[in-house]
Amino acid sequence: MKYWLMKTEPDTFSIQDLYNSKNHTTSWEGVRNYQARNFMRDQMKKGDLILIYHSSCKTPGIVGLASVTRESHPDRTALDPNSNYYDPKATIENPRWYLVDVKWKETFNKTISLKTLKANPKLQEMKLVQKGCRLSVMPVTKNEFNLILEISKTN
DNA sequence: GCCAACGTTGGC
DNA sequence: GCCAACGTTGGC
Repeated sequence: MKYWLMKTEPDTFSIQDLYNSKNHTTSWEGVRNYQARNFMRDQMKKGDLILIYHSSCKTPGIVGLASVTRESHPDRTALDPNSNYYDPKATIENPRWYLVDVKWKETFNKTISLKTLKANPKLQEMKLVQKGCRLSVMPVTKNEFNLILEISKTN
């Protein structure tokens, strides 16, 4: 099993929105970055655990947990001219963009802020805290994942 | 709203 | 294939 972190802007789609989704589940639409897409398309497997991260908001940080419930399939919003995520280069034959389905698992009592993560000596290697990291889907090591779970319980 | 750090595009 | 210009992300 692998561990991941996925970013979302709470103004657009928050962990509460995920909770409110049918079966607490959504297709993770709108990722338009090749590296992030490749993680979803090639590496994310059913049962993998995901840290949900809120970005571009008052307190950026990790807000909860989710899991992969369906592996890679085409992101159909790329085919929809009315969608914000429309990509004229995507076709049914060659969808270009792929996503996974994500199911809510837990919302932490308190956000584990980016500030907290950056201040933790054990998390200095985390991709998330690296300067200039703009990836919206990224792998997390087992150690990092477990440590963050611990922090969430003592928060 | 600013701006650094990327990623992508497209002319050559 | 290079690289300048442009667009986007996301913390602050």
